[in-house]
Amino acid sequence: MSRIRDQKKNVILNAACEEFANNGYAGTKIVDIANKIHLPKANIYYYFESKQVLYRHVLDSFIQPLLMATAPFDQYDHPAEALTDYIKLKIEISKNHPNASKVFANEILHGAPHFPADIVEKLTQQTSRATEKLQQWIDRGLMDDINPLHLLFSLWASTQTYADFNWQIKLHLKTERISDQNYSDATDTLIKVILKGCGVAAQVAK
Amino acid sequence: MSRIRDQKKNVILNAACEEFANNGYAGTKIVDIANKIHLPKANIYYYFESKQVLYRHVLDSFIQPLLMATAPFDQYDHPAEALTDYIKLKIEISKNHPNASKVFANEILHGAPHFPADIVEKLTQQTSRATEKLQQWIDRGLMDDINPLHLLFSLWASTQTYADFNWQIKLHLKTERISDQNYSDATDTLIKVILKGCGVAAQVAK
DNA sequence: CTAAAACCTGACTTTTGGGTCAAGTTTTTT
DNA sequence: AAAAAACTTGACCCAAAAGTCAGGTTTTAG
Repeated sequence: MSRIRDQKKNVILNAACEEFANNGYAGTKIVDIANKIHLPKANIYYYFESKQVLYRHVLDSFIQPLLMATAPFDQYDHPAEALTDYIKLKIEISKNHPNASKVFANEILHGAPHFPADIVEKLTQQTSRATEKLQQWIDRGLMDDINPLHLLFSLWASTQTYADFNWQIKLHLKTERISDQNYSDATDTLIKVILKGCGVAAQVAK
Repeated sequence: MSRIRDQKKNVILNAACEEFANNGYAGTKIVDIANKIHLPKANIYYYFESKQVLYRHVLDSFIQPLLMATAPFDQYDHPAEALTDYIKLKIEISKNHPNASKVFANEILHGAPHFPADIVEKLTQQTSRATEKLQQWIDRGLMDDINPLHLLFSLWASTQTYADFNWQIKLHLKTERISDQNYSDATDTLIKVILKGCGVAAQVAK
């Protein structure tokens, strides 16, 4: 079967993701995507019928990892473990999928004009599940009374910033590339502040 | 003197800010800005010589409030007061300048292609001053040993998210408009978590 | 080996949107 | 009140970028 087709579509998708991440939807030219992988523009159109469709595929490719992130809230029944793993996972995603994350950020920044309704639905459900879990922990006295939704907003923002706003991060870290050490520092700092800030610091080691 | 000119330039600037915020630089059409304020496109060009120049003016209009934000780090010599005021101020900015904030976010997301060098310089200096202050407080035992830079990243992200990603915020808050109460909840939640998370909770009331 | 299917691409068309301009109208100055 | 200055705008131009396609080559199936 068309191994070639799938492989090539993937190459295009990756290049497209990077271009869309760096320039936004309107700012990206199909010709630039094509040049980046040394292909004539018409070849892109052989695999994807339009810019819109290509963009949609890029969006789709990130939904899977995005929906995986809330796993810790289902996996553990204790805030210290769940929050620790959630932060680790989200920073890991920022590290491994910076471009896809940027495309999503762009989308949300502009009011999610290209978001399919079913994805929105899935995301809201996930958020509800997470906030309910947090509220349970609060009710059971396992953590301080922190507004679960606003806590989540803060966690999302603080972790995704390492992908979305990495220009700024690199500027202030005075580095060309955010190193493993940097990501590790970010994770440790966040875990330290959030766990203590939620009143779950002293419980559980690793 | 040309009161009319200044007034009209301002109207255009406001409309431009909103359009650039919602669609990004490349995604914004001069014609849309013009339509929004019921003006023919050519009239925009009478006041601003090009799209680039108009955009630059929008950027400039936000630099002032942006640079004001770090005042609390100079004003106070205690982390509890400074952090509290800083969070309040940053949320206030997100509330009062959501569009300008989005334009900036967009800019940083895409690697700041339109940023003048002197602004970058000012921002890095401000950040240095803030991190130094935080480090002093840590050294003097006034707060826990938290990586100052990563703490700042987290504060920026957590506060700006209410402007930049307000689509998402509104979605999960299930509201058409982020209310004063919502902003207040956000502020309180953040202050609570950050102060306790930095080990400065018990000190100082108001 | 050959025919069909899949793939490739240079050259083209079409659409979009930034920018211009000449011929006005209105406002200000003297 | 008249001349100058400031303002307004419909109609146009043009470059850039999306999208098409005919006629080619390569791969695969039988």
